Amino acid sequence: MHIFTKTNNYLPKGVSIMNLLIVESPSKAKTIEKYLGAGWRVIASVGHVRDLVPENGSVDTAHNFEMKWQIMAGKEKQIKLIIDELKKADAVYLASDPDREGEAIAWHILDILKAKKVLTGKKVYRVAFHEITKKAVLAAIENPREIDQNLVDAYMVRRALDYLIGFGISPLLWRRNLGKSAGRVQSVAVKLVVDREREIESFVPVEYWSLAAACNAHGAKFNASLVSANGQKIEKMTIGNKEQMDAVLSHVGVPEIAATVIAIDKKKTSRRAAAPFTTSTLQQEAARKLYFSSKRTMSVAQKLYEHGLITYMRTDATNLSADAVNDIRAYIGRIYGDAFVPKSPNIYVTKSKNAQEAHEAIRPTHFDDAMPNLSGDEEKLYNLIWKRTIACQMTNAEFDSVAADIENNAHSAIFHAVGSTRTFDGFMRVYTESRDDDADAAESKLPALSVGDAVVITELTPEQHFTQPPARYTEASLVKKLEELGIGRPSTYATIMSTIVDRGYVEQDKQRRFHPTSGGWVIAAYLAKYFNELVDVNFTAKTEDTLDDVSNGKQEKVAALRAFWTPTESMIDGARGIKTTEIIDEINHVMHHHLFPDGNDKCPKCGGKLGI
DNA sequence: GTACGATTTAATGG
DNA sequence: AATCGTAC
Repeated sequence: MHIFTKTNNYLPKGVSIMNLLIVESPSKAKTIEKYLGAGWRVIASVGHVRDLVPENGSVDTAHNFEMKWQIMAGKEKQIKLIIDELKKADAVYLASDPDREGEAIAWHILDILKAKKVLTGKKVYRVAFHEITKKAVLAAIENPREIDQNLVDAYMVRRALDYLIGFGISPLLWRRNLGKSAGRVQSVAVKLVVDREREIESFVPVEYWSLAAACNAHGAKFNASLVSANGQKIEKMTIGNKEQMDAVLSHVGVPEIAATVIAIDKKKTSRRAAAPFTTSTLQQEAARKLYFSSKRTMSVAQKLYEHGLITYMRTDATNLSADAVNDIRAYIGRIYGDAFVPKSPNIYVTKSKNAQEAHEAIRPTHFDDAMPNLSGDEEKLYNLIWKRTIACQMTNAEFDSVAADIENNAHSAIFHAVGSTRTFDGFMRVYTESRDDDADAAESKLPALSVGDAVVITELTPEQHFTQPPARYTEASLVKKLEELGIGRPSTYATIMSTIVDRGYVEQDKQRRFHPTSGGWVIAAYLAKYFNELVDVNFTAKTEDTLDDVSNGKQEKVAALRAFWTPTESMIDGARGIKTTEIIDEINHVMHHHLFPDGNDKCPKCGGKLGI
């Protein structure tokens, strides 16, 4: 097969040379076909077209990890379309996405075309563009390259590894009836939920007390909290019970208490807008603001994308095209005024751990005033994306913050009061990101205070608190955690959530927070005992390093797979040889009270409840 | 009614 | 060393 590195012109005027260009998404194909015009046919592969045969032996571990591929269900149609059009064409441009999976799609298509022997006399080019503009597409066509075999090899390592883990471990679970499936991604997701539940169970709440003071100065009311009593610094956990609170109160006095401002600290602070949406942050924010599930968010986003209203919704990048930034800045200036347009565009660095950056951030495609006519869900999500995108290119919000120390005139207690006033809206005029902890520092006003001012403490409110266990994961916070760990991809976050529910490992309560089921406890305990390395959160990170090495040609594919498979195979063999009774003992020992909450049997080892 | 074969991974796309 | 669905 010959891949030429030099193309003939992309649109020879009046000459009907036919060029075929293949992309992944049909709606992208439609757009690009318009850009290229006569002489070009643009066809979508509609994602991957070929995959491992879903049966045992598709990765031959005994023979250099040779892989058995098959055309995916329903994709024969696309292949036939590509071949039919190719027959009429002189050249084919493989323009799948510029990332690892996209390179693999190009390779698979080329491999299929070679096998079908339909490339005789045809030129083949690999082209890549990062945005769907006429300029970018034409530039890509002018600068074709060959398929990057290192990147394809990295894909194959990733693909083989996922298969070997999933198809290696799952059958062990069926035999013992411990679960339906295991995998590099889903099993870590389950582990995270189980680990969190264990943290919650072992959490011992600690009592602490706070003392709030209602204050009055110059006829204005405000609140302060105790930070020092009888010369002792009072921190969050200092007052541990009612007796200690009473002791402290004896030093503070009984309202009304005469006091004085002894220190003032004034500061100007500012707050930056959040980065534009990625798949993960869109799912998080749509959950917090609209109460959408990950699945619902993605299916609504899909519709907006198909309507041509937003850019691609499966992305891990936060960058915006230069054209979009210009349009957004013009819009902000027109609607909100120049004070809301930063001197230079705000730039957001993509911080996702293994971002592939094949796409832009999720943003509206155009920025005129006309609001499209949309269904309820579509309108809500589009509005959210609209506001977030506009806000991300607006100036900072500015605040004046004041902190005051107030001492009682008996010099035995000091209170601290804080106030914050927004002096310039900036991006907050349009949009503010929600937070998971609703400790969202609400604006609080203080009257104008100076050192020496008289203050009257009119009321003291002692309050009992207990430290709180960490919160159970929601879909949004679990997706966020997985992304931080570099586990899973934008295209899979929503399906990971359904997989762990469908497999019966976790369930969602009324507030849609994840709890492990007894099956979830079992599988987590089993995997932690016999496959700990594979479900360790660092495993995927290490794997990504290996994949990077393969992409860069620093490590060879077969060597990388062998390094992974040798220990994994012995783990699988080891687990296969373990007697069921041993597994039951192990799981019972770790998990007895979750497995058999209503059982009566006592575990001989620890006196806990025992089942089976 | 019994025997037997399939079950399973993650990541593209809609 | 389980369970479910399908073929016989």
